[in-house]
Amino acid sequence: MDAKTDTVKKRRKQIFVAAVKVIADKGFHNATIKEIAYEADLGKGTIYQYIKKKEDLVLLIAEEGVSLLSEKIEEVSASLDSPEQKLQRIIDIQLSLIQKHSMLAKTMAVEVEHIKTEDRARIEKIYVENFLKVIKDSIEDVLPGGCFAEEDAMILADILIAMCFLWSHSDFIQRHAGDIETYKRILSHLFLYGLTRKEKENGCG
Amino acid sequence: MDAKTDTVKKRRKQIFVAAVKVIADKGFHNATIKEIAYEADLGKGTIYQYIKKKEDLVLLIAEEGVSLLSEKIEEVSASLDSPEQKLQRIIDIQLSLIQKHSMLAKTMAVEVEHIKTEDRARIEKIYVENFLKVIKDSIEDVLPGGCFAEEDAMILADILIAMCFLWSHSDFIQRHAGDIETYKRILSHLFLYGLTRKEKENGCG
Amino acid sequence: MDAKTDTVKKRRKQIFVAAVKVIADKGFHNATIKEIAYEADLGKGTIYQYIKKKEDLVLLIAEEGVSLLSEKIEEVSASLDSPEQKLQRIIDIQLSLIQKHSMLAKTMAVEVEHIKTEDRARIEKIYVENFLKVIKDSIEDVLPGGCFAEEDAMILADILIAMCFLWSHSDFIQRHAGDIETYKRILSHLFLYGLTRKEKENGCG
Amino acid sequence: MDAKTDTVKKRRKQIFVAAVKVIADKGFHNATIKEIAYEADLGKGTIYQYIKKKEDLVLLIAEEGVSLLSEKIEEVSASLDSPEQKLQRIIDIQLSLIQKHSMLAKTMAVEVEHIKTEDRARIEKIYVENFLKVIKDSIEDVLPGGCFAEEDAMILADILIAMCFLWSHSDFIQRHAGDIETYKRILSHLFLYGLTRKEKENGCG
DNA sequence: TATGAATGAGGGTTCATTCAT
DNA sequence: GATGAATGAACCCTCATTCAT
Repeated sequence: MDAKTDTVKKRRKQIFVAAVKVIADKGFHNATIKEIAYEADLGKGTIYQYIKKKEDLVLLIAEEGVSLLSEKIEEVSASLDSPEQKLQRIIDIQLSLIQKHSMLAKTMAVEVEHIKTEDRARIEKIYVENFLKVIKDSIEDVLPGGCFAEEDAMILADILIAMCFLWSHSDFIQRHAGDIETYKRILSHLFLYGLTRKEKENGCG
Repeated sequence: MDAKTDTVKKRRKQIFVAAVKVIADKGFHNATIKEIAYEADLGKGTIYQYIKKKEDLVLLIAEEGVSLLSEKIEEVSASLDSPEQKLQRIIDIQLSLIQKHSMLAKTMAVEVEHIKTEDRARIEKIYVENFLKVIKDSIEDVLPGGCFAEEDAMILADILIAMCFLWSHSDFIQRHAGDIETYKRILSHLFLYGLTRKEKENGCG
Repeated sequence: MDAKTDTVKKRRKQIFVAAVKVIADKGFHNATIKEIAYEADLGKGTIYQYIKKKEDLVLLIAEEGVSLLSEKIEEVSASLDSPEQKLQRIIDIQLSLIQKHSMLAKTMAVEVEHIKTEDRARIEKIYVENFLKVIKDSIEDVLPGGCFAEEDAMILADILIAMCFLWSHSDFIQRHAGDIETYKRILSHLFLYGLTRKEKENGCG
Repeated sequence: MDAKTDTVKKRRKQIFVAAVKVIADKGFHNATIKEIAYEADLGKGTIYQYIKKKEDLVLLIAEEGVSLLSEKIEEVSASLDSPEQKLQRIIDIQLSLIQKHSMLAKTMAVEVEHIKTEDRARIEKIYVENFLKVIKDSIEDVLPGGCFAEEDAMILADILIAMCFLWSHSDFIQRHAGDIETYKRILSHLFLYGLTRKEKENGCG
């Protein structure tokens, strides 16, 4: 609230932005504190006033990333759209955010795996409550009458999120799809109708 | 063919197995040659008679992994099953292999991203020709009359493969699904019918 | 100029002195960074803040050595002494400097050969312009009317310098001569009068 | 004498030749046993049946080198030439041998310095008795009536030898002199008449 | 005798982290 | 609070040497 806290916030932001940039480019292990400090326009020592260990950067990034991604999702879930429209919009928004913060997304997708179990708990809590659960709920709304049981919704949410993040770190996907709009379209169709929906038939095989 | 080549093959296998184990556990960068050597029951120096640089381990792993995964896939594509059955079997086989070689799969899923551009070409070639293309073809067979164009098949194959690998390195998925059979079922349904297929309706929205 | 530069200079000097000492003792390849660091009373890592590669130590030494040796030589060449007196003084001064900085001289004499071609150019330039050329000029002044052509002066300068350095790294010479004054006398006579100058021809100066 | 000894001799020669070649090219420390073995067309292990440690190669080389250089020198000293002619021929022969066995000479000139004190004794004995002393004697014969005392002969012999070897490892000398004949001429003149001998005093021989 | 696979000591180098200024 | 010089643990990799065949 006071001036000191503002500085702290500012510095954390500086470090966060720099870390995302450098880590996205080189990967966590090849990114050096020196370079992150340089990128943040700060001294190496200053970094260590805001984190305790290099690893903490991943936490910082994950936290920030999750909150960034959660941000708009809740709006969608609160809207009055049909379940299918909601799902579509979730895919849209998520991919747009991933596109916009591509380096952050890439860093998260790749490095979050390496967070130590102790530290994961906090991140996971935020992730599940503010993000995964919202998407799960939207998926749940769309399932009735389809081939999936209600308890499949969570896994389907996991899969949906994984597919979205895939865009950020797979060169292959990007090369094969060409642009993100194509990828959006494919994800939506795949999720809503599967590969085999045909005009004249239906049913779950 | 002769005895010498046999030793070479044996050693490479030893190193491969040890590397997969250690790298799956700690990640490439935290895995040390010392530990891999210990795991392989070899001296540190011996490792370097079979690879030139630590990085080569990823190549070794990727190559072996791709060939392992390709192994049974072609059988499927050559079978006389219906397209839908083929796709289902591909998912089955892939996930079973990934389950069986879970550490290899995890290593590949995570570390292949870091292979240097120069070395990627070779791996990619094998991957695309022996694996991706086969799956793409199977997907193509299932698309006609559905919502997807033929040229979407490649991306869909990418996505399918990524979702199979997801099983090996996502704790989340494993926890949420409980067992791999559940995951198999969900993946098959999702790809074949999407979330919304209902008894009485159809069409691509 | 400012405090920072002073530290850098101080550290480089520390490292230079330690490197000369250790390398003179063990030779470049048997000298370890660890020992040089210890001798310099610095941490191993600190060394690498002032050099990029171990090899750079030779450059550091060569540069410093050449400038040290050049120091007094130009004074001589500017003096009003007779050509013969100049040459004598050059030998005097050079041998005295080599004696004084015997470890530096030994290191230079032995290790300069191993400098990579790329880096040699810079050293050679300084060496030739500030040192070799001055001695060559002095030799040139003494040649007219003698057996040598003017264009031999450069080679003779090379030889003279090499013979001075010989003192620093040849145990044999040191044992056979006993003291440096004897060596000075012999070198001077040899260069000025050769082995066969007899009383009746000209006297021995 | 018997077949076994012949093999031993042959192998030692093979190793010697290969070692000289590789070491002259890369220096002792950068030369590897592997490469020397390859160059000798032998297995790495075989090398170790003829030497105990890598360092022994320098001994082998030094021994061989000294005996090679001594070879023709004694003939000269036994001849009936005038002292001046003898000295001239010594320079001629030495430089010719150094030219012919340039790699050996270079290796000796550079690496002999690093031989451990314990091992030096044997080499030095051969060197002094078969080589240095012969040259010293020839020099002694030429001194009477000149500026040098008899006891300077040894140092002068050291210097003469050093000057000859200079040719083999100084790029500078080779570049400045152009060819070895020039260098021969300069050495002879320098040694016999010094830099200042003038026409009117005695002529240049 | 000849071999080269196996080995591990040891060296150069990097970089996270500390701490005096 | 901000800094970056100093540090040394730790890693990759080389290579002399051994030894079973």
